[in-house]
Amino acid sequence: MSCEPEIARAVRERGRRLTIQRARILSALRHASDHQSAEQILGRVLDGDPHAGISLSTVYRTLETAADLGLTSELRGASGTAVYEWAEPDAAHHHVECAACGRSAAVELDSLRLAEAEIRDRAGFEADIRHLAIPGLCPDCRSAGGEA
Amino acid sequence: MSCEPEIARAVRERGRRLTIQRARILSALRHASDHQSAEQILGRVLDGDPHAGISLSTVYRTLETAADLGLTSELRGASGTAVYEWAEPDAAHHHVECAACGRSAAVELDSLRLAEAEIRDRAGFEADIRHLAIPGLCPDCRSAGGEA
DNA sequence: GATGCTGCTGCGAACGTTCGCAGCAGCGAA
DNA sequence: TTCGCTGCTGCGAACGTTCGCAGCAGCATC
Repeated sequence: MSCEPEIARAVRERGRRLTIQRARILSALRHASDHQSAEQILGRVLDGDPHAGISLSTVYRTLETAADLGLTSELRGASGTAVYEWAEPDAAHHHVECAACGRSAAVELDSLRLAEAEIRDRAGFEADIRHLAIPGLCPDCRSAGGEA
Repeated sequence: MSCEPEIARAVRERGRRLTIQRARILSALRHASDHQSAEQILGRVLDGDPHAGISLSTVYRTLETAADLGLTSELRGASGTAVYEWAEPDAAHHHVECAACGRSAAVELDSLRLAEAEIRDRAGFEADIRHLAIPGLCPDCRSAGGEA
């Protein structure tokens, strides 16, 4: 389980080097069930091997590289702290984040395909709306707020 | 021009206090033609009065308060640096930001109304898509990238 | 006007993230 | 297997932003 051939292949295929640090960081994120912050990911790696000697900079750089390769995706919500997740290519991939309690949910939004077309027509930009953190209110906070 | 009655009214109407700092910061943003970062806004205020003695913390706090009041809006693009603009209630208010050169454009996106409904149906969240910074490629960078 | 409550401010420290640098190590070539 | 190129890493500093605190000042009341 230390090598993760899929990860190795994906990294090397595009001319990037597979270092132990990358392998560990990506493997940790891959086996996480949820979004993880950079610090949480580092924690998981060091949990597995306290002597790994991996720095937070490397976690950030690895996650950026992996996002380039399409292996992971980054989400910056209202909290300010970025969180990362393993990119399942076929999963629903927009996120609504509750402004009150911070909880988030993944949704698939077909209407954003229309938005991409609208943007191309009106501004000429080629938009990339694969991952988006949308602020809102979750059902619980909505009813709590409505009653108050 | 030092008082800006509209600003004064908007601030006081909601039980907030009108301080010289707030008046100056909001007035500076209001008369700016473009998005401004917190530092740029502070610069404008200090340009007008180098002895104003306003701190960056106050700029950030004022902009947060003003966003609550609906006077301004905050945009966090890919650059990581937040920019602020005076909120014209009837203006187009989504932003596409070029991932390559950083340029941005405002677009009105009707399809995002649909997205709000979709989110309500599928996740139960009450989304707030009034301002959104969408990553993409501007026409120039798109053709430059296409040729390369 | 003077007074009091409390919301706002400036300061400085802390947060999460990015950057620059010198040295290390992955990977292809010999 | 060894060698060399250069991409990657750890470190520490710096960035933009937020927070905690003690004191100041806006506004309502008298």
